[in-house]
Amino acid sequence: MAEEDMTLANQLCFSVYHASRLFTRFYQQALQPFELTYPQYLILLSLWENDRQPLHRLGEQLDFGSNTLTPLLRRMEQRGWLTRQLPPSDRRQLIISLTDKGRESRGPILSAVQQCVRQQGFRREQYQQALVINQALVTKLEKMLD
Amino acid sequence: MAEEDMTLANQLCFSVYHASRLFTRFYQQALQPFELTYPQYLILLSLWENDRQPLHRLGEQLDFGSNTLTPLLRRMEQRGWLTRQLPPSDRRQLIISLTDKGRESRGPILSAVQQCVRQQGFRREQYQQALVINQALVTKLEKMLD
DNA sequence: TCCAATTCAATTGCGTACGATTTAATTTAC
DNA sequence: GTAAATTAAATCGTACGCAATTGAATTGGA
Repeated sequence: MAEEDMTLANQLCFSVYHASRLFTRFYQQALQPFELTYPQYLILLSLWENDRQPLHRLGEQLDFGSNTLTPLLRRMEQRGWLTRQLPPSDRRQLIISLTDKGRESRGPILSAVQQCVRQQGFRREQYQQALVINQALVTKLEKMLD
Repeated sequence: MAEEDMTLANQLCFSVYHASRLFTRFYQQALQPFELTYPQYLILLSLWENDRQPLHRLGEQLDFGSNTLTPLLRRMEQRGWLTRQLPPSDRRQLIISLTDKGRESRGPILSAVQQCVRQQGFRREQYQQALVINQALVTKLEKMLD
């Protein structure tokens, strides 16, 4: 890219960064009634797929380190979404499990999010295309950083 | 989307969020020699296009509020990238101007960033396609949020 | 002219992100 | 069997993001 083209508007990094922040705000609207933040919602998504994960596996899923997860999970435990337990078998690992509240909220939370997305008329096609492109971007960037 | 498909991997929001964080880390590598963070680099990109902008216009460009910009710009002033001045004509506006260091660093910083991107073999086509898709996503999300 | 509405930047408080380091538990190599 | 290496979570410090509020400066209408 020529130096003249290095404008804010031409930067892929900025459009992705901007889209990400707008997405977070949009989801925050849907999640507000549940007193959940967006990263907290991502934790729940992962736990709804696989309950009882050790902290480091949650970290692999979401690409978070313990420095981000430890306080995040502590807040979620305080609000009753999950529990944190050291299993006697390996007391280095912290097992994260959903509480009843965490499990039972799946339906209502997913409904709220889906309704919010659908209401705004997201085309399936645009969604899928953007998903594929950005997944490829993630793969590429992961390779670039290792 | 059916409820079974509400997996982390299927979420556009997560792939965009993940890509954004990976981009930030990648750029951070290129910017480290200049002691610049990624958001600080975005400020410079905007000022290189238009010097002497009031704070709120920078905010429009980057979609930041004064709560984010005030401390961000203060740090950049402390490190000698820019100056903050209240013009006598309207003492509500804070005019942000590049210092000599800020202006003169444009070449070296852009070179470092471009080399970093090019070195990793980013294809022009993939870049452009992802740019267009994500710009459309930004437009859509902005409409959804207003 | 004068005061109510508006426009701005700054402040406050909270929750991420993340590099770097520390501390504790377990595994391994000898 | 034990010291070294490894694995894992927690801690520390810094820098965003952003909702909500505050406070100062300006504008505009009666």
